[in-house]
Amino acid sequence: MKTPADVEEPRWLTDDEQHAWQAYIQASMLLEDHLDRQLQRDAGMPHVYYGLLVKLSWAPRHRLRMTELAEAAKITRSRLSHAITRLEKNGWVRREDCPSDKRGQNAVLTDEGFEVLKKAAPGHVEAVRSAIFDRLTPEQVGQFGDICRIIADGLQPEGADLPWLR
Amino acid sequence: MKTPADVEEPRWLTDDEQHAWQAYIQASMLLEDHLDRQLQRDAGMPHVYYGLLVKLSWAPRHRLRMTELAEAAKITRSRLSHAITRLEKNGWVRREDCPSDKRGQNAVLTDEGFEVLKKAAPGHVEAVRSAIFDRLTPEQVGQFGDICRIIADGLQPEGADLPWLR
DNA sequence: AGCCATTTCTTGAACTTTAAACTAGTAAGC
DNA sequence: GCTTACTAGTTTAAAGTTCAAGAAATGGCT
Repeated sequence: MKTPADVEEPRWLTDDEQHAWQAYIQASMLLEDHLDRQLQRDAGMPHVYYGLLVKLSWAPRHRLRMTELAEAAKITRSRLSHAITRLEKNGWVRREDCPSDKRGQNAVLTDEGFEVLKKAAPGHVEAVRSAIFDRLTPEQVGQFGDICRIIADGLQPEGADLPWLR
Repeated sequence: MKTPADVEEPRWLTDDEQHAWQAYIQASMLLEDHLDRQLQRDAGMPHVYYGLLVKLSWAPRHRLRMTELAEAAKITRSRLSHAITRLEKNGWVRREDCPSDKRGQNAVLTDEGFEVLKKAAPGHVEAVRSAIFDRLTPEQVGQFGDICRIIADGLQPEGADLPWLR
């Protein structure tokens, strides 16, 4: 046999794939950097932290269990724990014991946090818009969403909340 | 006047834009996390550091000026400086004075660094492929590349290396 | 009830990143 | 030649992230 299974030549990326991949890396680096600076300047927090406030503002009663928030934001619970500690020091979020499960904690968006969010939102949308959506056709926006969703879904633990399907 | 210029309602994202934006955030979080873990496990370094070795391996004589490498990888010079210090401790890169400019430094990929890279590459390509390219149609790969390039180009200092055009 | 595995969240240390200040060398104007 | 401005790269300290370990509560299972 010329190429035994354990010495198989890897399936390298085609030129198109390689170019797309490099473009993605550059776009994501520049974008994270851009948004982090914008929000650090205008709202005093990095983009991920802003995202946490957004998720909380979308939740009923402006509160979410730590694990739910971590899953929604796609970050580890450890990272979230540190982040909430910091946001709590800013007075933008507070922790609250979960009544039904004594292990649980709710992260609650404070009124002050909500104000900060409302104040920062317009500038942030403008930054996102001018970096991305003002540059894409409506068709491309659709394609972009589809592609990102495929990638995101592929990386989720398939039946994370449906263990019997695994 | 009903809405003075300084109280203009921000141009919020449309539903399509909002969905695409959330999908992007999720995809990029999950992807960075996935690749960081994969490379940390298989090569002992985070994804950005691996990217630096890749750029060096592509450069003539496996070396690049610090500033060029920082620009290629879209990271700050400070970040690069720290990263190279760490990679130098691993013996995968070494610094070399630039002959023509006494301020300058070249980052040089060592033979050992090149070996580490060659050993890690197949696993990494496989990770990228299975997370992204195996899930997209060839058409989508093209769209993805185009869109990312538009975003990346939009965030570059327009004539960074053509100051007379600014 | 008692036991064991699991879940929830936090912690501390190591590591990475950022922002700003700093050193040293180059370049431009006079 | 001297001054001034700029460029290349590093350094420091603070902020953020990861990893592994740990405390506390829950949920079966017997």
